[in-house]
Amino acid sequence: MLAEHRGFVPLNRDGLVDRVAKTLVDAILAGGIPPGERLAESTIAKQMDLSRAPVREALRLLESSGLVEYRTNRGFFVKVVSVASMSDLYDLRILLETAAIRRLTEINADVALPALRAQAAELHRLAGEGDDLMAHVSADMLFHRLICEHSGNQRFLQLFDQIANETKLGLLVIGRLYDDPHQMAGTHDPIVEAVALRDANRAAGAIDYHISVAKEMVTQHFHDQQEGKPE
Amino acid sequence: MLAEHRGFVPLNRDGLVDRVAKTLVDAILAGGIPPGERLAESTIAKQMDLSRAPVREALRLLESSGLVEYRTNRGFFVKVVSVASMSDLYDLRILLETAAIRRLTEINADVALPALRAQAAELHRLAGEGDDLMAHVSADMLFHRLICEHSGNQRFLQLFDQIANETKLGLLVIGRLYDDPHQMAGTHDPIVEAVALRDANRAAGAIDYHISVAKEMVTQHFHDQQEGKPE
DNA sequence: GATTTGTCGTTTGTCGACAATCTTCTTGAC
DNA sequence: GTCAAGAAGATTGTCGACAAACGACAAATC
Repeated sequence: MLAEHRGFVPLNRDGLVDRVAKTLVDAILAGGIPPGERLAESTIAKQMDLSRAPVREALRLLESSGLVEYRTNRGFFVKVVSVASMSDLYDLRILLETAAIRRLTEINADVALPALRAQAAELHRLAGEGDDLMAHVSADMLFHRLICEHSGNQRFLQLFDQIANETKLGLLVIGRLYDDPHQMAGTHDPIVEAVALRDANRAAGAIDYHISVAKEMVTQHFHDQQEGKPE
Repeated sequence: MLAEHRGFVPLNRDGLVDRVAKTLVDAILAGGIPPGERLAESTIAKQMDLSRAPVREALRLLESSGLVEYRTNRGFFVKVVSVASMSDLYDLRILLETAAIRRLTEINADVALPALRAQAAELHRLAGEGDDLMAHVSADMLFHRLICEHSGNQRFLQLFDQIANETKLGLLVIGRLYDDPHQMAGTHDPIVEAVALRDANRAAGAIDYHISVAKEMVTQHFHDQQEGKPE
């Protein structure tokens, strides 16, 4: 077998479309492309020095992850995030993640607990490290993803990944709102503790509270923003 | 190959992609294209008398609705449904629809109730009418969709629509299992009653039971099928 | 005889061009 | 000055062609 020739990781050859998609996602999440802005295929294609076909497919991908909106014969636009859409998103996350951590606690705590502990520790480590917001957000995302991953229901994880980018948008906002990164990191600990106690109800309550607080901050932020600049 | 599955009729020129997608969905749901089968772009394009571009986009759409799987440089394949994936799907549905009907009962019962009543009546009407399986399934789907639609959370509806086609696949199986269509229609009544009483817990319990029964039948069916013909 | 290597046909990946459609700007009437 | 109709420009929709990658089978090697 070729696998015996130690350490040859399959070359990441699945390519262009994914790369284009990633570039666009990064740009949107970084705020480089304002909400509502048109994403003209030919413009992007020209900038990236390729044809419209792969760009178009990348945009279709972004559409299914909710960052971009498509209108027939009119093209793609960066989706405008409203207070309502963020509120709905966080309600869905509460629904999903409380159910996920319930199942995790009941049927998979032994395997999941070390992973959760490690990731919680990583969050604290990052908090002490510095203030690379994107790193914090990615670590937080990974924590929540772990919960869905170990829920025993593949579709929970699939759904989480589907809303991951929009979630990230919320987290970026929250990150900016937290003065103390340690405080943010600390909010995960009660969840881990509840899982350690094999107390599903408590775990569900803890993550419900955790996400609800986040929801409050995010909706508040977008509410102010919408009020602030209605020109 | 595909030509044997179904004679595709040439299409009109408006909303081409959606039309192609719908044609393919119908073919897959009707069982005309077996799971695991390759969906070659050029073959489909030739049969529908158009170029590969719209076919490709249609397939990408189907991918996000879970009926089709894409592998880079290898193309699209009809997804094979396993017992596990169906079980996971129904667990997600239970989670989604119990939450949806809770919200509906609490904040939107007045508006939703007449719609639910009408759709339940329609189910009974169809049961008396004849045995057009597809019509029954569509009507049942619409009932469940109404619940998400009136939940007050747009994302609930969006998620429902996303898993609608796979759900339909399950319902088609169940439809064949129910001897008496009236029995199937009747299982919706307790849900409507609970909403009428404004009893959210009871409504949630009723739909939980309703979907759980369905889950049992579907997983049983796919289980037997997998055992029955393992070549 | 089994494993590797080379070749070929098929299918996907990307491209540039043209047609259909939407948007904007101009023009003209009131 | 306002509004409508239409022309001009820009953008998406679809197409056919070619390049790259894959899978299967034949040929070569040990």
